[in-house]
Amino acid sequence: MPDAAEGRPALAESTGIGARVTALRSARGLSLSELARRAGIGKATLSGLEAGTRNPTLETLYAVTSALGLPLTALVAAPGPIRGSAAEMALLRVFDDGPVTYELYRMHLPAGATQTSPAHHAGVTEHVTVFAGVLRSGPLDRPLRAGPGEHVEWPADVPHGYEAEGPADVEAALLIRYPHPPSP
Amino acid sequence: MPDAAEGRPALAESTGIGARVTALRSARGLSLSELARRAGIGKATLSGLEAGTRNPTLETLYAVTSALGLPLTALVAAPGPIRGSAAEMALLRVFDDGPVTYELYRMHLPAGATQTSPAHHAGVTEHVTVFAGVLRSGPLDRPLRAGPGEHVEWPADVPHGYEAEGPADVEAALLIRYPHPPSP
DNA sequence: CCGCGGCGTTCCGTTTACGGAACGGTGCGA
DNA sequence: TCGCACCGTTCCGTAAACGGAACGCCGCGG
Repeated sequence: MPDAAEGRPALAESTGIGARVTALRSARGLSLSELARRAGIGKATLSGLEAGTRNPTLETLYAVTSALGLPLTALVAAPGPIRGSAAEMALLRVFDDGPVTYELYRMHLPAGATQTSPAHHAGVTEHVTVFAGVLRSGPLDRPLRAGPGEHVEWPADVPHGYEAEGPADVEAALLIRYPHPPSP
Repeated sequence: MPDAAEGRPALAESTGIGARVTALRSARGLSLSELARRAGIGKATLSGLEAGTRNPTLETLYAVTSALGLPLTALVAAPGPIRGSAAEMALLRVFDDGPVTYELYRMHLPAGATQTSPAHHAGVTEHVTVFAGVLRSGPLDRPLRAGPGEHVEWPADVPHGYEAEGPADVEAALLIRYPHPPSP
């Protein structure tokens, strides 16, 4: 195995989690030693975490956020926009409702832009509510159209696409529904 | 308010992250082996992660979410409400804007309820915008009053409190501003 | 019938994140 | 000036998370 084990990339650094811990800690006027004490972890652990030279475990992250009085979400970066070639989608929430998983996105599509997406797994459906602009979307061979306030849906187990018709950008909410495969 | 040094031993299993990974994976029709392959991690690692018998590192979690095409936030539970003795506050977002950290909460205070909070560090201020009800809040010895649509703020480096005046519950947005101490 | 490929789990040696104890640096009161 | 308390970093032995290679199981095709 190629041992580039010199200056380790340090994932915690690239995600900004280390810097965020430092910010949240100093915002409360806590020293590193004091936070480590309250969190019940070693100073070495917290030092390495903030510096980004370690790869912390979930347990460590929980200990830190608990000591700060915050949920774990406070440490992970806000859901960044996912840039397609044309569309910009930001994941708002994930719901795990028993046998079905939903993912709710906010979609922004510049006027005239077209975005295609490969087929998902069988049974997956997409549901769009348009807030602004006119959206043409659905299976590539049989697209649907929706204006402001309207709602469309289609099976997403075939290649599909999104297109902003007309002169205005499209703002919409996209809900992807993933039914779980039969349990047996 | 986020203060108590109450460190709760939160284990990897109680967070439901394992179950969430299983849900998101099966939602996409992926086998455990397949996801492990795409994520570039061992099957043993993913198996233990989903079963909750391991304490995954940040790197592992990141590899899994990336392979699922999701941000890391998709794995951590939605910010849960923080129950004070009376108030219920849910952290909506954390902003790290250079030398200042902001925490944005949604606050719900039942009619007649009173909630106090110990002093924060010097320089910290709280800003409240009331949506419904009448809120009496601020330093305990010199409280302020705000009705629907109004906004109040006060230095939070002294003990302060919140009280829902009148017959209606209070719904409000609370922004806590933590200026970072001057760099050494 | 047997073989083959894929599944999820378990075993095991290696890697590494962990906390405690050191370290040097700094501010402050005696 | 000296202690002394605390800071954040580094060292180091131990615990455990890691990936690879087994394992047993099942469905399917020859």
